[in-house]
Amino acid sequence: MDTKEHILASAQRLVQQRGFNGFSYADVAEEVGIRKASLHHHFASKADLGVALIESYAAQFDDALAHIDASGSKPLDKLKAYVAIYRSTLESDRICMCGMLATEVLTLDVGMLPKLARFFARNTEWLAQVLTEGKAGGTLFLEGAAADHARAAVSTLQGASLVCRSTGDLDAFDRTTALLINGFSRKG
Amino acid sequence: MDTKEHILASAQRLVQQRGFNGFSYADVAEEVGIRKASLHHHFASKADLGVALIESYAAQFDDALAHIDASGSKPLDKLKAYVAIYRSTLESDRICMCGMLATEVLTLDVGMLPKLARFFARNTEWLAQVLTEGKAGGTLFLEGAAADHARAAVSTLQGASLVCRSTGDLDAFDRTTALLINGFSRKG
DNA sequence: GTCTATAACGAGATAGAC
DNA sequence: GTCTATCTCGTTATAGAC
Repeated sequence: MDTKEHILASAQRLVQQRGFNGFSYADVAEEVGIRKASLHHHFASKADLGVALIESYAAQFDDALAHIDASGSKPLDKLKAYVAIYRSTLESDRICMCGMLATEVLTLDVGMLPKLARFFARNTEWLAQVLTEGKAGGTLFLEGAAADHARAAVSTLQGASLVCRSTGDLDAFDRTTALLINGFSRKG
Repeated sequence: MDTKEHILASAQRLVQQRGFNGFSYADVAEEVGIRKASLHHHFASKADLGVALIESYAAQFDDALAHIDASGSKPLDKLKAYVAIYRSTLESDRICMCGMLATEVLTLDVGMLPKLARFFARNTEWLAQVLTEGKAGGTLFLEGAAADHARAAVSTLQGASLVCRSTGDLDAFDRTTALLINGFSRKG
């Protein structure tokens, strides 16, 4: 991992744990083991770093989704795998970086906003496809538009992460996601 | 409204829009029309202000829930009224203050944390009671524990607020909450 | 590409007069 | 209860040597 990747990884973790307004170049510099000034060589401004972070994070998410697709799993198992992404994030004391940024949207550089919106659109589209596939195959059950159910599922996962964080109750997250999965597993 | 209440109202709005790490005493002072130093007379530290903000916000929420209870509405209408609280918050370009704080939890003074967790517990308990009432009366339908459904509903509302914020799509929020309400309205 | 040094500004907080 | 003045520290960012 070269320095630029090291910076991105460190900053990403800090955003996921503390928010974009909750970390500084000093935090990153200490973790990476270089001086603050050197960070500016890689990312001239914090806004530039922010844009790069979203791009990098979205690419990681796309990879994860592509990996789920490549597994050839049944739609229900794809859904479970998607939920597992959020759960493992919570386990490492983080939340979705874009969920965090979404709350801070009014304080962010405008250059970050289109990429942020794109992240949620991409997630919803992928999940809608899984749900549509499951409905067509008769293994998942939903009334109404798959896109709406997909958006609602993303919302539930983001919100459950947030609530779980304040209560420190990972078991509550599991019970919420169990209901989510269950809702698609039986005729309703 | 005396000065202390004015400060709380201004700070609350700033937290809901920008986060606890996204506003400063200078922002509040300008809005209230006093100097930064004067703020410290009312709230010695920002952490003290934070604690007072959660207490005040929780009290407002309790009032709103009590008002819904006093309306004598049917459980389904109580659920809709609860959803409407979140919607009107979004309309004024804010999100739930405690949802915002929940994401920033790792940066907050520890004195704020118990009150924050209590807010979510209180919301979940109230909603669980509404769902239980509706189930008993045969007007709402749910499988499994009402507490789990209540927690999931709170998560969905928090998450939908967050997602709506980044996409600026209030209609998407409405479609998500429609699914939520619909899920309790029909046998499943 | 990294460093030292420093600029320029804003943050939370305090002292003491009125 | 509010003010002016100030402190101390942390923030992003830049200049220029190595």
